[in-house]
Amino acid sequence: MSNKRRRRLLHPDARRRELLDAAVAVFARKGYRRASISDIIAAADAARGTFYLYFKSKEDVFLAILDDFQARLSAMLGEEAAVAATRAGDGRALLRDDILRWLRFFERHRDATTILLKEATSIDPQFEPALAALRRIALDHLARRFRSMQARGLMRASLSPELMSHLQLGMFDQLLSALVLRPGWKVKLDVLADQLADFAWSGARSAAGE
Amino acid sequence: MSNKRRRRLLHPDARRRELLDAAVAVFARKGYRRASISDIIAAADAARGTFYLYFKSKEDVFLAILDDFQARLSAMLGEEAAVAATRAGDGRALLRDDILRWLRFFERHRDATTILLKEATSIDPQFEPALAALRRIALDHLARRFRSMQARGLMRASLSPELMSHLQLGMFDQLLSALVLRPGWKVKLDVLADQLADFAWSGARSAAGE
Amino acid sequence: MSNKRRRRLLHPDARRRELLDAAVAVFARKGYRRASISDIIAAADAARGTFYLYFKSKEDVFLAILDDFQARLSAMLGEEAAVAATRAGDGRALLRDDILRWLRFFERHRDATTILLKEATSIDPQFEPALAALRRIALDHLARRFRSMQARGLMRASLSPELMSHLQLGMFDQLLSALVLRPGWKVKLDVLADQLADFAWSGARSAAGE
Amino acid sequence: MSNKRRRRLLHPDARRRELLDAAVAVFARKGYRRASISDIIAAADAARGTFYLYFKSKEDVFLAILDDFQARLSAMLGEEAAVAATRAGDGRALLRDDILRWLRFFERHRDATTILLKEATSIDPQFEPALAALRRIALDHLARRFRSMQARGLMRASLSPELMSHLQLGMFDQLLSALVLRPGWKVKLDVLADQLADFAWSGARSAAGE
DNA sequence: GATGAATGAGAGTTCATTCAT
DNA sequence: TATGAATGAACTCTCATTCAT
Repeated sequence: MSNKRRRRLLHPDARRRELLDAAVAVFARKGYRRASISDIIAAADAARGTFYLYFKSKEDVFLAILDDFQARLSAMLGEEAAVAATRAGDGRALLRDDILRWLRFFERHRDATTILLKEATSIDPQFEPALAALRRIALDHLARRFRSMQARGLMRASLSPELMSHLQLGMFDQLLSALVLRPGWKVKLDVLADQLADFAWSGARSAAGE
Repeated sequence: MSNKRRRRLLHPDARRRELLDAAVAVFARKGYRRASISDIIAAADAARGTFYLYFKSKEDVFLAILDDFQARLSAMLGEEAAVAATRAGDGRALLRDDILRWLRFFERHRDATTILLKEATSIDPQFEPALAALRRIALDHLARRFRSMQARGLMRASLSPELMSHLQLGMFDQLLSALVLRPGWKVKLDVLADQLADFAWSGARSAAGE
Repeated sequence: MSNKRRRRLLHPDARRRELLDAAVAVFARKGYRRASISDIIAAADAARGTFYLYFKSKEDVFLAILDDFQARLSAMLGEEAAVAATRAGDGRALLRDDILRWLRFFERHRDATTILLKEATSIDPQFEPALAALRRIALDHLARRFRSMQARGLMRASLSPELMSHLQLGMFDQLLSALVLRPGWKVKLDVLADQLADFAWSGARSAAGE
Repeated sequence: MSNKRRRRLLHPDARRRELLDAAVAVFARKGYRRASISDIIAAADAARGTFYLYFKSKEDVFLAILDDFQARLSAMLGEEAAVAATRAGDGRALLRDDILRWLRFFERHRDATTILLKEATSIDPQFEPALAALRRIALDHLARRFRSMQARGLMRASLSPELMSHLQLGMFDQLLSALVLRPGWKVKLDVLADQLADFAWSGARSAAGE
């Protein structure tokens, strides 16, 4: 008769992680506004009050997700920079490898990426700063990389690195939401990376670089 | 004490337009779920009941907006096809003109475009069909154009038209949401079109086409 | 394209009749509260404002229906009294004839009767007086008849005429709502009248049971 | 200024009962459609949200009330059958006892009975099944009892048990709504039962009238 | 720390009634 | 007289948040 939840004592960090993961899954499926606290606590098998022990509000848990993601993204980008330093050689191959690494990263964090794409255009102004910061990180990275390739004479100087970073980010977004993150969709990421690298390389390289 | 609204008698078509325009503005600013009927009727200076005289529900206005937009978009694409038929000549210049025409179209329908970008990732499953249809129109158009350029030997055959259409749409989305639609932003659309055409042309043209 | 109603000029009495009849049909089908003015004017093919030209309010049209019905009922009862005066003879046969006349009357005014049965228990206190008056007419008539049969030695003096009138009315109500007014139901009214008269006259015990 | 309700913490079962009882009282007084959730929560001294913690919708409480009543009614009928089995003897006295038991039952559940009588003619089609089921229980019981008395030679075989059950139910309804349930009305239930039993058993004709 | 019953502001929707034409 | 667009109070229902246990 009693299907009451038993009191579940957990290490605070573990409990927080459970709630955060549940929130990621729920927001990915329903979007921020359609998702309810009830959805999250049901997914986390926690009591209502417990949620508010770990997060100040619905907004707060969303921001925590963004933080989490930003940390992982930064880590990945740091790694990439380290790799890049060790390798010289064919610009196009380097580009392809980078693209593939990114695609794999986003595929690995499918739900968080879905949330980002869903809410990227900032449905709530309160999230604008956090989302802008994330976008900034990606754009800065892309622009920096483009500039460094320009410096090495690989890319045309006539192209604006800022604009190019936007174009690249746009292509990524679209690829992700249309192909990679579609539930039940299995794309060959390396084929995607090939074609995207082919297009982006030919599109931007300088004549001298040929 | 009495700040009752004066009865504003309007022709049904005019009143419907007012409400639809108000809804577009409100949805663009707040997104579908955060926007309330109260917001819309306040913006349209209409009574609550009046809204429901013209639209069955909140969902209904939203779909009406999509319909409206789809009609305009189709009209624009039809026009473009007509223009393309009359003009031959430099592929890159043609591309640039098309891009510019699209950018101008979206800038002219700034709010509706904002809504589309905001809700494109379909926060509500009920809108999926209508949004998918719109996306389809754009993707089909882009793919068709790419294929016709491939047929004329202008674009590399190794590139998938479907994928290319996604990439182009992605670049557009990003440009629009990051630059064109930012409130208070004044970009030179022709500069944007130049760079985008430059990148897209070099990126995809066949060697033979040089 | 225009499915606008043409201005229909009618004699006021005819227009009022149209609206009243429409209201009877609508109230019978939906009940007073579920029925809307929209339903009524749609059924009467009249404009919204026209309704309020002839009736002060929704309540008003309902009371008008009761008035109408009361007039017809009184007429029928007067007739019955006249008939009764001319005929002497077998009490049971008289009873049967009366019952049959009543059943036919209610069947003829099927919709109005349905309304009465539906709303009889007075969902809105504002209708209590009018409904009570109608009930009174029926109960008084039944009690008066019972008393006159008692006076003629036909009925037991130990039975309260008031109570008997209630019992008879109750049997009528039930028969009407369960059998006679069921849509698509075709009962032989004379069979019903036979059994009801048999029961009411002779009682239910078998001769053997005496 | 702050007339905010104090938080009243209750055991769920107790709270549900409070709400259900309040709903019964409100529906009895106003009828299903006129009654509002505001009425119910005011009567139960609960917050709006609390109501929806225990019932899915307005329709849901109503059905819960019917369920509740049906359970009690079935219990009472079961009891009656048990009693009947133990007692033999005078048919008329048995009938009288049964009638009195029913009258007392309905008087004890005055509000629920009122609701049933008010909504019996099914103002909302959604309730038709539940109401029909209740009516069925009563009619079946009455018909079964009549048949068993016919089998014992107590009742005339020429009378249709189905019809008789309707007549008996009709008399009950009328008695209940006109006499027993009238607020502030105190009737002697045993006198009522006497007369009804007398009528139903022996019929209305006087011995002299034979 | 954990629980879940309780809260009420605010959402979308309906509809009797009014009134300018 | 007839019309139908306009109105807003009142309705049912949702859900982020609180707090007594």
